[in-house]
Amino acid sequence: MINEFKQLRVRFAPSPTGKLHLGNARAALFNYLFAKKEKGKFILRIEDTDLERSSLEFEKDIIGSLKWFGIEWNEFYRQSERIETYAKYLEKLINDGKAYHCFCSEEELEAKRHEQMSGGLPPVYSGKCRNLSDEEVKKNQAEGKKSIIRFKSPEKKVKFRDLIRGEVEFDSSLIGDFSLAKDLVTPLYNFAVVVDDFEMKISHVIRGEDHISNTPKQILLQEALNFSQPKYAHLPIMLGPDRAKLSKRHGDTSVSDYREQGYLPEAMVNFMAFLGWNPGTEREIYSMNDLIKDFSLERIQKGGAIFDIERLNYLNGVYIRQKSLDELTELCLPFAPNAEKKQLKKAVALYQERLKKLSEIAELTDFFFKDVLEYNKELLKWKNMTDGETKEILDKLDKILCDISDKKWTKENLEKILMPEAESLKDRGKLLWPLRVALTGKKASAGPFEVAEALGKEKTLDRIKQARELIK
RNA sequence: GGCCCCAUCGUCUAUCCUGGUUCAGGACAUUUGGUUUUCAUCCAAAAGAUCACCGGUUCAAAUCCGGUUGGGGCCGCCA
Repeated sequence: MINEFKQLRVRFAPSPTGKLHLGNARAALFNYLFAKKEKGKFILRIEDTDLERSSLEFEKDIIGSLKWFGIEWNEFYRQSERIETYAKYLEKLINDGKAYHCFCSEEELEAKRHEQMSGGLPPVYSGKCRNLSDEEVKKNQAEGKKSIIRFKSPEKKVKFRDLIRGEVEFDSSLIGDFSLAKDLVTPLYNFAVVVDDFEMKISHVIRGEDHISNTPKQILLQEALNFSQPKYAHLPIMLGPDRAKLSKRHGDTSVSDYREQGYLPEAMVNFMAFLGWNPGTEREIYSMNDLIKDFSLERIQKGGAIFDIERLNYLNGVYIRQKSLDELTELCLPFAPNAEKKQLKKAVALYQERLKKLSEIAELTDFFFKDVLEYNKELLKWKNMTDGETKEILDKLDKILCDISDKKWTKENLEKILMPEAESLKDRGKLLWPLRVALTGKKASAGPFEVAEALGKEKTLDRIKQARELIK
């Protein structure tokens, strides 16, 4: 009965109660890598049994984010569309005497839990309704008393071998009679998961470590239902800088947040994969296909890993630099809505190697799309230059550049003409710095020759004129 | 509080399974220098971990065992 699976099948089972979280995204990635590596199937299952909290909007976000990463699924399910299946097994469990109706109120239960915890006892359901007779159940139901369905948990040690952690053991008496469903048509998490994993013939359950204490419950249910047992692999958790589970108070946690900031999916995939996994070599730049080739569950780390944005930024820069100019321009378009494509392409060309996030393109290259630049005139001065010297340089620049024809207005030519002038000043910054600032209005930017070329003669001369007027 | 999991540079990690090759290797971040002005890129270098602690096994331990401490996760009619 155990692990008789013909085919390797894994699943990613998010619940659409929020946008796709980074931690979940990584679980999806690991499942996907494993499935691809082992030529198995990857199943996407939307766990939307909690109708109150689930929404189609979040489902769309999750699906969109997965697609953005390039994660594709072979089969798709929604738990809300499988209610009859759960009802079938639920009835079986009740008829077999393995599950029962519990009429305890939520308030009563919560009070009991608190009492147990403060008394140093494990918070376990008392079993009050466990042995209600059929008559009592019928009577309660006739009176309209609300109930839920609980599992009659057998007392035993539950052991399983986790593919990442090895043997793990729980004592079921500490788990107690956990809940299975609110009613016949409203299954709850642990129950729905077990039914689906079985029906969908899931061979490996790969999920976050936060589910490790759900595993014994699910195994108990599998045993009660005579289901085969999948293999388990519990991934280390993704941590915030304070080493607590990554959550909203740490800042952005959803994939779409990062997408909107201009992170590339290639960088995110590479980054997430290396949070808790590594190939055992010194290579660190990995595409999805490379990851698929080298992935193995054995090399997954046991300890949680802190989400380090600096490293993500670095990787994002790496992938931005790898893009072709056309591709990168296309990617930048949404981040510079006012720019026309041809102009933007010129700007992107100049700033590709300086970009860490696509969103930075707007601020970095804003001078391209403005007619008048705003900056402090002091910025025009290199080291301890005076107003007079600066003015002189600007005049000189104006004069030289005026004589260069449009046809010869290229980066190479400008450099050929201006460099000797700069050299003759002994300190090239005296000429190059004011020129660059006049053109960009910034203390940091691309070089003056390439900027001048991209701006064109007319605009360049206009900016030098503007700079000159600033000084008087 | 109970149960479970984890523990190598600030961060991600290699070495650990199959003890000696390691006064522990790489990457990010940091600092410094170089690359025809700035920033970035690129290159080079520096600094950074008595392998959490204590004990045991052994000729020999980051590597095996036990304990301690620390951190984390879970304890819902959420998933």
